[in-house]
Amino acid sequence: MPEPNVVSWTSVISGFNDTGQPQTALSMFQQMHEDEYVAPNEFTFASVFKACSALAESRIGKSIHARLEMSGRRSNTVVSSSLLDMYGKCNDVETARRVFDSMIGCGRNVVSWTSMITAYAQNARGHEAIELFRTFNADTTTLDRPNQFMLASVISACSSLGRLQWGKVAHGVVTHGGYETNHVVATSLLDMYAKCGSLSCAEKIFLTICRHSVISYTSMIMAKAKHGLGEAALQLFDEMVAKRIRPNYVTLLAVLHACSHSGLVTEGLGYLNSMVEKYGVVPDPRHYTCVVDMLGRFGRVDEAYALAKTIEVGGEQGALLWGALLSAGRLHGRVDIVGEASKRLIESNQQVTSAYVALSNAYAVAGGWEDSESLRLEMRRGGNVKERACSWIEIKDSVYAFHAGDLSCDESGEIVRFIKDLEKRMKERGHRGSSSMITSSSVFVDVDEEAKEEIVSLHCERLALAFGLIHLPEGSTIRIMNNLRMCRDCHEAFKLISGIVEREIVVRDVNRFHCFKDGSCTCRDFW
DNA sequence: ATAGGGTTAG
Repeated sequence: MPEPNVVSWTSVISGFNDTGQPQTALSMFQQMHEDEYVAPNEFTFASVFKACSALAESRIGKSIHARLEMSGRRSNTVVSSSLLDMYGKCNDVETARRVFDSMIGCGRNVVSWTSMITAYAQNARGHEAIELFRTFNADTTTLDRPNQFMLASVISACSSLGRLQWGKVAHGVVTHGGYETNHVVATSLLDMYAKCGSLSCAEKIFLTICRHSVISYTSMIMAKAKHGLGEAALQLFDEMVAKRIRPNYVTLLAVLHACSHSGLVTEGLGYLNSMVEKYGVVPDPRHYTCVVDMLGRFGRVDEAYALAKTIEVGGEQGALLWGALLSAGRLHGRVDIVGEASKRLIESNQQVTSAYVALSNAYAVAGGWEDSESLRLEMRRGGNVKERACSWIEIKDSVYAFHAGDLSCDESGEIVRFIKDLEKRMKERGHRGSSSMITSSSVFVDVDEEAKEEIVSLHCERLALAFGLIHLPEGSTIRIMNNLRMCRDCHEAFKLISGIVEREIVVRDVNRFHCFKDGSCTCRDFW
């Protein structure tokens, strides 16, 4: 073209986006910029931000953002959504939120809301994702309803939070909206059930999928692997290969993960060594990390170390590699390995704090108290404070939170007794891990009654409000809900709410819950 | 004529 115009340029940029060449898309934008007679329009900016998202390039993205501000085209909803998505994909959640907040005047739609929810969900901020979903549902200025994109993201947030009840309610919204046949939604549900501990529901979802993809199989293989069913996971992998669905690198990670967590060491090494020729997947540092973890768990720590040394990788992936070796060293009481892994971890400049803590603990276990103490001092001088670890689990209506290293709440000693009993049984069955669950850094303790109550009521409130999805006329109160007939699980979910009924929460919208007034529940059969 | 959002590992 002698004189390409803005449409020609944008078409080319978007073409490179669509064919997985975001780098080239950006360089086309650069070339376009050199032509002083053609200025980018909304379409161009949206495409370019998409390219930056794919590359997670916030440095370039920021400079283009500046250009956008000068162009005066920021008020376009599509452009702003792509901008906010770009910041989210670059892990700059705060800036993404600023863009989102600034959009209040120019019209946010379901895409902008989804982008922000996804930004939270993909950056380990699940509670904020759910919270925003709640706000969206309560928002009276938009007629948009959650669609398959938003629900997939919300379900993924539920998975990362391990909240089965929230996930089930989200499933209800999916059913109600008729999105269950969407493959992405189905996969996110499968993953959610698996991560929230319900392998049977995960499998049910898997069986409803009519056209399987590499992702649905990979998710199910991972689900079985996580639940300790290594053989079944491998069987599913064979089934997938027989169906001529080509495994990708994530599938092989799932397979290695399955081997690692079921003690199938020989099989795991076999997969690692044959994956190129058999499946055409070249092992990358993540696969090696998985195998290092596998060898380490099984006590073949020296082999794990030897393998780790052959992998040249730094940054975040390097930290994961040496972190896996560090766990192995710690599990089998190998101070030498812990020392070596910690050194490399600290060199990797990532997760430095946990490496210091592990090293210090290893010295302490080996009796090197002075080394341990001097390391701790070094940490404090460097301003390294380890974040307190916390786990939680949902049992029936209650959320139980457990904090590392805090025994103060276990007054009756019940939990300690239980763990000791578990350890005894594990030893009887030939468990060879040398470190005790009590004396290692993970001591699991319940929170005290008062705090528990607080947590539970907090979650009730979130559950009720986050999914303000009740089939009632506008202006009703939740109190009226008791007149509804609900299936057991919907009722379970809402039983939690009864504690706060007294506050008479006003139902802001209608038609948003999967339990219908006539008592039929679309999920009843499923659960 | 050209534009934005979702799922799978650790």
